[in-house]
Amino acid sequence: MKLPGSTEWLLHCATSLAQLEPGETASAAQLAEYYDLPAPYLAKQLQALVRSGLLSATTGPRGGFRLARAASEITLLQIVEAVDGAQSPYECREIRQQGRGALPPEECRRICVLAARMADAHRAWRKSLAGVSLADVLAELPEGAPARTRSLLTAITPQRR
Amino acid sequence: MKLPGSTEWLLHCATSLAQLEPGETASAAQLAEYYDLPAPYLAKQLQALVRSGLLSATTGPRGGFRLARAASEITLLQIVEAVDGAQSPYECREIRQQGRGALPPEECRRICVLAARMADAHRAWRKSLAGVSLADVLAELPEGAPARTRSLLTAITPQRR
DNA sequence: GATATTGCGGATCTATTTAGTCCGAGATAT
DNA sequence: ATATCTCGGACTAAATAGATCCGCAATATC
Repeated sequence: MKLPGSTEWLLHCATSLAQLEPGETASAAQLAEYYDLPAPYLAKQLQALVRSGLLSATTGPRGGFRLARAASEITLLQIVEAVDGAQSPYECREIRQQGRGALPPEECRRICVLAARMADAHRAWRKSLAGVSLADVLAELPEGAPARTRSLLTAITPQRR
Repeated sequence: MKLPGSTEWLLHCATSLAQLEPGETASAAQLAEYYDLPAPYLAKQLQALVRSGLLSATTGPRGGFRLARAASEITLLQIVEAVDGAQSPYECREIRQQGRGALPPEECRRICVLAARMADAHRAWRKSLAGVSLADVLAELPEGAPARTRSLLTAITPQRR
């Protein structure tokens, strides 16, 4: 059970975008250099957030990414599931109905007890992440952090390297 | 984020073993045929539970696996982590300290806010699974289930197929 | 209106993990 | 004592995720 390594990238990128002024954007190349990440791969991952409606992207010179809605309306769960999908890590393949010990269909009308408990755990995980928005994260950063992020991020010029 | 398919196998196998009489055992071959699973591969996975101290194995003719302690003292979390490991699905690689936007070390004494929230979610997941024991699972099965499981499972003779 | 910059999607290649198989060491009932 | 049955770990193949590259469409700037 492992989340893609890009999950960390996108959580941090989204946090950075949340610190920009309204209307301001940051390109994939800027974000990549800001965090020292492989630019092409990061760009591909950012697209997943756009497809999920969390970010909006503008093309052309001085284009880039911005949040598609207020930071308080974007949760960590939405970002994680945009990257990794929303499926539960435990997949019930109904082995209780296979083999010599197969249960009769009438006993399988209810969900398997084990699958139910695993689903409970997944629900607890999702609830925890759904309770944290990007605005909550920003509130925990030190005083001058947004200004610092903005100036460092937007100062990265294209064509470097 | 995906758990191995064998997680389901082992949860069900442990549940079956919990239904045996004290001292009774079931071999990997019996369990495999009971659930129609590839026997050698299942045997390999069962060893992980032995290494974790959840099952005890006896070799020789009429040997096999049994629970290493009472069903009420074995939780779903212990089984899942024996199969998949206990590590969190989210791994913080401290990208906040890399690249042009790297934070100064004095601001990184505390854990990254995002890593802390992801750890909270993992803790909620573990707590949910740790709250369910094999005895709890057995309590939800229909009336005659243990007797049925015992008779079907132990009736499987070696050398078949 | 030409150009450079940027996001977007597809095709491709590699590496890691997972799935599955095999054979040998050890223990026990006969 | 022996033959058989068991676990245990080493080994091989398939699947999945990670990562990269290239061409296309769109837009602000010159």
